[in-house]
Amino acid sequence: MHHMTIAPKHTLFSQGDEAISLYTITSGTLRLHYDLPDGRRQIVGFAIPGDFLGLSLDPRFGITADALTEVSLCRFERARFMNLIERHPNMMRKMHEVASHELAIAQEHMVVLGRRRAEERVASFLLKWWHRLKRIQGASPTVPLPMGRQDIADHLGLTIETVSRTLARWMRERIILDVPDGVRILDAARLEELLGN
Amino acid sequence: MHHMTIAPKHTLFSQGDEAISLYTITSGTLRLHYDLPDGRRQIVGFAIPGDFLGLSLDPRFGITADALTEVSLCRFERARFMNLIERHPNMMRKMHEVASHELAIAQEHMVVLGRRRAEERVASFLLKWWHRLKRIQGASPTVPLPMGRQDIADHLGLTIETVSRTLARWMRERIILDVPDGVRILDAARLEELLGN
DNA sequence: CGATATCTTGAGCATTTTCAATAGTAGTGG
DNA sequence: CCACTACTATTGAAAATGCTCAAGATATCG
Repeated sequence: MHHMTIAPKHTLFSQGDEAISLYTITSGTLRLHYDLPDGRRQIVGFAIPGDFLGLSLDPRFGITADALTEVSLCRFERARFMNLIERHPNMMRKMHEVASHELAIAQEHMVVLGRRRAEERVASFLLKWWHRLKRIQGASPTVPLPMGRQDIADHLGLTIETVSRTLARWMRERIILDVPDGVRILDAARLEELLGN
Repeated sequence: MHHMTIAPKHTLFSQGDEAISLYTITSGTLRLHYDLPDGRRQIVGFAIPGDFLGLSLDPRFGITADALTEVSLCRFERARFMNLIERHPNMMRKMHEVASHELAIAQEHMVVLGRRRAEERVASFLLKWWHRLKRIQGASPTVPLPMGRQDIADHLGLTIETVSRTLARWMRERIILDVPDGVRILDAARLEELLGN
């Protein structure tokens, strides 16, 4: 095991790389994305402290991970880690739990991408990100957004313009407030309403 | 363990149901979907012989599974199966392998939903389904499509009309041929071209 | 402080959806 | 066996959501 740090905009691993390591994040945010040959990009998720990367048993990474902020993480050599697992059977159980939870998250995101309109997608993202941060940073109406507008767009299958316009409208309607490096949620109920629940 | 059969259009389990069982499919096709309260539906995948359902350790199913054709499967009681696993440690490893492979599939589908245009989505679906069947039915240019047009649309985040029009155009262009309960692929290269590879 | 990135905003446009009408297909009962 | 019903698929035309293009504003960083 080995502590390490990567700087913003630096890549931890790329799709196709040999998956010789495995990571857990201790601070910072990463973007996980799949890139098409023509430059189109789909961000499949963002990784935050407590998340694991490289849990799959695939010999190669299917996605690229790069840092949005300064990121601290622990690196484990894959082979060594697998050895450790042999001697701790319910460790594998835990890994499977994490992986199948991620699958559930992925399936929910498919609904967002396949069946939600633009405004719903942005609302879904903001609320989910907010709740996710709540569990590690505690409750607060202020939501840091370390990712840029283009990143949000690439996560939601939209363009940067659509994301920008949607957030701008919500600011005019006092649903959210612009704060440095994020937004403050003024009317969460209104956002949930948009999702039809 | 218990063999069973379900008839077309019948539901194996619904989202929110207690996940007391676990299944492996021996014949037939199922659709796995997530339903929004307003009726919109996202099909997250189709299950075919050899696939497992309910591998997640979640106490409830996140999705609904219903039969497109007559389906035969083996049901395992969850608790009993978990017991079995305790005594066969590399069984859990296998489960994790399957789950993390499904996660990779899900992430690839996110790219389709988020960043592909309509024609690319249909091409991606046809080719992937074709290759998947090839592994269990052997190579053949004829692709059975047990799912309806609406199912394909709900899988690809499109409308039934867009799917229908796309397939109709490909038939006119002799890229595919209409056959009962499926299509025959006449020009696979052309479909792959559409995906830009 | 100038240069480069990112973001915002507007206007026109295109892809895909919506709406509507028709055609095909399967199952049911006279 | 055929009419009747219900469901699914096809096709066209109009509409709309979100995209593209372009310009300006704001922020970031040596």
